[in-house]
Amino acid sequence: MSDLLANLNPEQLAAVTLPAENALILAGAGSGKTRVLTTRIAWLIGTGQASPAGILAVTFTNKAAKEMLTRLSAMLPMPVRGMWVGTFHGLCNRFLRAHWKVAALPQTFQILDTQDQLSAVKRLLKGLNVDEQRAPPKQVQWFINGCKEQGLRAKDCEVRDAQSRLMAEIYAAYEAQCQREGVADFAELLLRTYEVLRDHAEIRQHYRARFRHILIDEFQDTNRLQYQWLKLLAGPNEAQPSAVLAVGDDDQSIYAFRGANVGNMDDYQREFHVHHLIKLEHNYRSHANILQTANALIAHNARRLGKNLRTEAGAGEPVRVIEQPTDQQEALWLVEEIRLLLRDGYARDQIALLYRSNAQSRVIEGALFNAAIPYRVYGGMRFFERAEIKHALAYLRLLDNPHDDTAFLRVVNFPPRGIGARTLEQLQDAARLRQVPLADAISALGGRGAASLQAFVDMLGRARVECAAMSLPDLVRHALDVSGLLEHYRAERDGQDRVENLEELINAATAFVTQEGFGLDAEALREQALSEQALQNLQAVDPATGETLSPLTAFLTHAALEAGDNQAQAGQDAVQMMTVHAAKGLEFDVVFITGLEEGLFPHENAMNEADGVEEERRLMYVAITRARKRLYLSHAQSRILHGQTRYNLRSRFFDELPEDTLKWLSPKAGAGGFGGAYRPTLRAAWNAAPAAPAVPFTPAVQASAPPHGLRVGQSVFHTKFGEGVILTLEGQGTDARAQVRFHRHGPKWLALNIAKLTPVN
DNA sequence: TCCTGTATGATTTTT
DNA sequence: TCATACAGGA
Repeated sequence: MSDLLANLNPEQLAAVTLPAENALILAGAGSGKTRVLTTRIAWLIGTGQASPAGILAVTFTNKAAKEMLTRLSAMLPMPVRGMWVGTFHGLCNRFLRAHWKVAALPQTFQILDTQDQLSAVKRLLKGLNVDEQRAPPKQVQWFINGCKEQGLRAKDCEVRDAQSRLMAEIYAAYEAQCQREGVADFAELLLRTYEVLRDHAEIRQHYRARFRHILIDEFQDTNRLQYQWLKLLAGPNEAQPSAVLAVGDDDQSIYAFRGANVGNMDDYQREFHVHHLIKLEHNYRSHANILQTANALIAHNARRLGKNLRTEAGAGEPVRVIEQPTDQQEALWLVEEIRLLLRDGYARDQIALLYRSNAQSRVIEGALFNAAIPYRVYGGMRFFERAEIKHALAYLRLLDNPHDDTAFLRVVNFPPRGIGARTLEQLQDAARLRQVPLADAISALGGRGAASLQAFVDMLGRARVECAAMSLPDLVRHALDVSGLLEHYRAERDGQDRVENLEELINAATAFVTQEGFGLDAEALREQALSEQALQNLQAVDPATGETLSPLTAFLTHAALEAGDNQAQAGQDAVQMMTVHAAKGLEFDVVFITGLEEGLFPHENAMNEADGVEEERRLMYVAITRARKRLYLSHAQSRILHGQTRYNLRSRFFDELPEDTLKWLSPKAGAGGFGGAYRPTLRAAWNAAPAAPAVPFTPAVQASAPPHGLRVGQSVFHTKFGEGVILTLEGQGTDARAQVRFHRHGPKWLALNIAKLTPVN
């Protein structure tokens, strides 16, 4: 036990050994948060204060959950596999598989991922005869998920006008459709679990009595529903509440756009009567200059819980800042700088190129490619999201559940078997009329179409029988054969990759069976299932009957819940490229933050949102704190975006950084963000200044001047709108436009060949 | 059924 | 600019 606690700093030690009461740990970037979380669990178990079964630990990503389990298994003498450590969705899935009856779901319910959900919505809208103009599918999906994340069912939706009434009606129809088909989307997993806990006191009591300790990671990212769920489970106002340990960092809250509610941290402190607030401010990652830069930036945010990172590492190198004329030249400069770093002995995978939006990666990729520097871009297609894999999974889903209409429609004519759109429309009409699954509506149809459809369903039926006794990998292979999928891709000219991916799917099935312990014989499974222990060991065992989930259902669940790696090229020794969001939680020796321009970072869309700029600033804070030894910040005067050249002002964030930690590799230009007044003299001075060759590769600092003689940041006068400041200039010749923020009328776009703008001094 | 042209829209993303 | 989605013709 003393081993466990050795090498913890005083704050970490305090957090680990807190009494069994609600606590909030404000864990700064690089402060050893995961270590605290896992050590706390090990300490609770090691001191006999809790049993492994009595602990619930929740994370957001599978990666974090796995990491926690790995560390725990190194710390604890007992197996950790069965512990309730997982993602919100994973744990809710486990819960629903065990309580499927009260949850009113089939035990083999399938999980719809985002794509599946969208196609389900599209199908629904067609069926309801709702014009896609009036209710764009994406918007409907967004609305439904938004409601669910607030804990709202269709009947709870506020109806204000025709549009909101329509949305609520669609939502209601969607609920019915999912229920009929036996499928649940991601948000449904949480909402359904929440409702079961809310409406069934005996179940709630059971889990409350069981989970005396609840630990939550990344608390700042929780949404309303997740918070409500926690409240039900922990019962802060009950006689014997569970002890909750929430770990989070309000400064790293960057997911408000998908429903995360930082306010949960305040609510939590109040509603859970939190006495213990511990700040982990000791950073073990970055040099002092980098931390100071981060601290200074984030200090510009209001309404923080308050926290300042410190380190015992030395000041280290200054933060390097550079301005380049164009995005192209920014990329070339990156390449040169990376060459030098590599020559100095930095490992390729210790160099990260961060950007605000994915579109920015193209130029950089091009430059790296030309320079023959290996790179890896994060955030592409994930394994289980590939079209061929989704097709294969659809066949597997139909074997498991013939009523899964989403899967049915996906593959009924893929590979092509002569079932046209016309036939499918008739089938859907017939099914809708009778309120039955598509497969059951075929008999109502006549003609050639019906025969082809029947052949398809018969094929599935035969396969279902043949597969009954097969092992999971055999079953997958068999499905790929009978469906004709494999053959189809083999015949295709460019199908080689897809064939390989399908082979990989069989491998994944093999690995799944081995890892998950589904290879155990049925009798052993059944015996285990009867004990409470089994409920933990197997993801899905009915506690009443001991009935276990089939390996196929478990595999499909696994595929939906863990979509696999989203790293395109798995080449290890490569420069790492990713969005700032994707970089959260990672760290690198060298970090480049690129494209630091007004409109890009902070992003223009964020400026119109409430607290948008603050979230952008937190994003920048996250980016800065990824760096261990060396940090570069770069921006370009002009950039091609959506095919048009835009002249962007340097990001306002530069003006919020301390001068003494920065080193300008190019002469610092005057004028900063929009907050302060524009200072034309400084800018003029910079334009005249000679380029200082701070690094071997320094392109000329002169941007190609926009032809109309106007500059971003310039004050102008318009006869109708009065005075304003130019925010953006783009386009050329007659297409040239300017975005101007007028003092009295706000920002407006103006065509420069029409609008008369007079420079003001 | 497949192919080709055009329209459209383009932060950030995990489950 | 550029990718993707969908409509319409062969």
